[in-house]
Amino acid sequence: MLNRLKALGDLHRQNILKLLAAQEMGACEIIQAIGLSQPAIAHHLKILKQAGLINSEKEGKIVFYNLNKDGLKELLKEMDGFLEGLSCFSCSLAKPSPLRQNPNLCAEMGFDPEV
Amino acid sequence: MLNRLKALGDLHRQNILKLLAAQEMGACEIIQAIGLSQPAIAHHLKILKQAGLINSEKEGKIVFYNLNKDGLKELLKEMDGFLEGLSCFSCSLAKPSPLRQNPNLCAEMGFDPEV
DNA sequence: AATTTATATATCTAATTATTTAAATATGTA
DNA sequence: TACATATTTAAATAATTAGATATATAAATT
Repeated sequence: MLNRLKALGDLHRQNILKLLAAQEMGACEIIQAIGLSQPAIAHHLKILKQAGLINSEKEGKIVFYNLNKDGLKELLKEMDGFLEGLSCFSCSLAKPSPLRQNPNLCAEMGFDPEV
Repeated sequence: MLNRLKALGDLHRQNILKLLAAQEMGACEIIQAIGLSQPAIAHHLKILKQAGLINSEKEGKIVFYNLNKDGLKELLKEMDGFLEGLSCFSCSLAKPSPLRQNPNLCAEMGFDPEV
């Protein structure tokens, strides 16, 4: 999930995904639309591809890119799972910290911010 | 959404969220559990707080942290909205690129990889 | 008041990540 | 075969981000 989150966590890459949602595009079209250099786009496309968020298909000298809908759906599922997996995520209140009862607990356990 | 994604896109921060899901914790407890320096933890907590993924509450000299469940749910909603918002995300096939018909389109539009 | 404890900020260094320029590969065309 | 086009890879630089050390603030304790 980490790779997918990181792949999504960039504005250029989000914009690329939006472009590809409307239609598949050759790399040169993406370059023109985004306005970054060709190698920069290639880099972002590589990250999106490795994250499984887009697919590519070579036809002749042109490489066409399109959304990997399964990958996107899976990311959403993973996110949902992660958030649900935060036990108690849907239940009432998380337990209070033992520090509430004993405010000196950290010091007693040897926690020393000076060192 | 970008800030929240970036906040989630770090393993230490994911682990902090997992800790806080089980119970609220004072900062010193988090430091002991994660094993990074105190300022490093303070940094990550700040990022999570700014992203709206955790809350903090000061009691005496101790700052207690806990999950911001609303923020987490909202992130999931935003993600879902973004993915749905990729038009055609749920429909059959994205349009083919015009390059399919005219492979020289990029060159004609003035795209020159040399410059 | 002085000291200890818990946390935050400031500053600097190191590590990642993004971007560019330049060169390489691969495909199609004259 | 030579050349132009589309894309990738490599190498270098710039920008962001993570982390550590040192310092500052704030609250409790003595």
